[in-house]
Amino acid sequence: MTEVVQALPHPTRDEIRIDAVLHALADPMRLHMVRELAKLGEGVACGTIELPISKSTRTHHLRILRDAGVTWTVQSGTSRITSLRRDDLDTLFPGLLTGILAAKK
Amino acid sequence: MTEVVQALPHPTRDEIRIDAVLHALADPMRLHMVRELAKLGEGVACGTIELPISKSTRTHHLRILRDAGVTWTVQSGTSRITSLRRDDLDTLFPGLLTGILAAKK
DNA sequence: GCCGTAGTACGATGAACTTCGTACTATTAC
DNA sequence: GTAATAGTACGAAGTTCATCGTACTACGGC
Repeated sequence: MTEVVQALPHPTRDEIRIDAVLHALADPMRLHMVRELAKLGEGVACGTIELPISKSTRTHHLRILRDAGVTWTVQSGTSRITSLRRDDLDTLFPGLLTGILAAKK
Repeated sequence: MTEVVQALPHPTRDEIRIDAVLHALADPMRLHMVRELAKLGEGVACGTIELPISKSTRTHHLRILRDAGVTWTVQSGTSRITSLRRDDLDTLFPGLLTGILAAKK
């Protein structure tokens, strides 16, 4: 089967806290990941985004983004597909994501 | 004279970087300060905002907020009056501040 | 002048975080 | 089954950061 999609632990919408979200976004690498996810639109395999860091560091950052409620990740085969939780973030903190993505660079 | 208002070093609008802003907002104490500044509207003496931290730590946080371009501080007598740089932030990152202030707690 | 007030500067300390390498698991392809 | 791929888990190293106390500066009032 190729369609197996397993769930990973995520905070529910009302468990998302602004502190954690801001902390997650405050790292340059993670901010870049979020920008790329926003640009690419739909879900993306973890390794797709180019970054000057090792595999394990990437895993670390993706975990922090997921734990904070910024991203949603599902397992599909050997890959993990990650996407932005746009709806949740826009509902909880309307404008926040837009503002961040509007930044020059 | 009571009207003396001295300038302190601040980044100009186009020197404000999203990385620094997010880093500044990522600390709970600083986030609380920003929330209070937004609630109180206009400029506020540094000591006005109640916080469970020492004087020197407060100075430290205010410096980070100022250096990041989140707040504007002027000296007036023995006090420093701090205010949010709403216009600049709204121009550079439209929605960001609104989103943060909309957060539950 | 003298004292109180508001806040800074500096150095230290301990916690948190980013980063890495290595070892490991799980799935797909041959 | 074997090998390759995608990613995790864990421990270590180095850095950054929040916090504090103390010492200091500057202004205002008496």
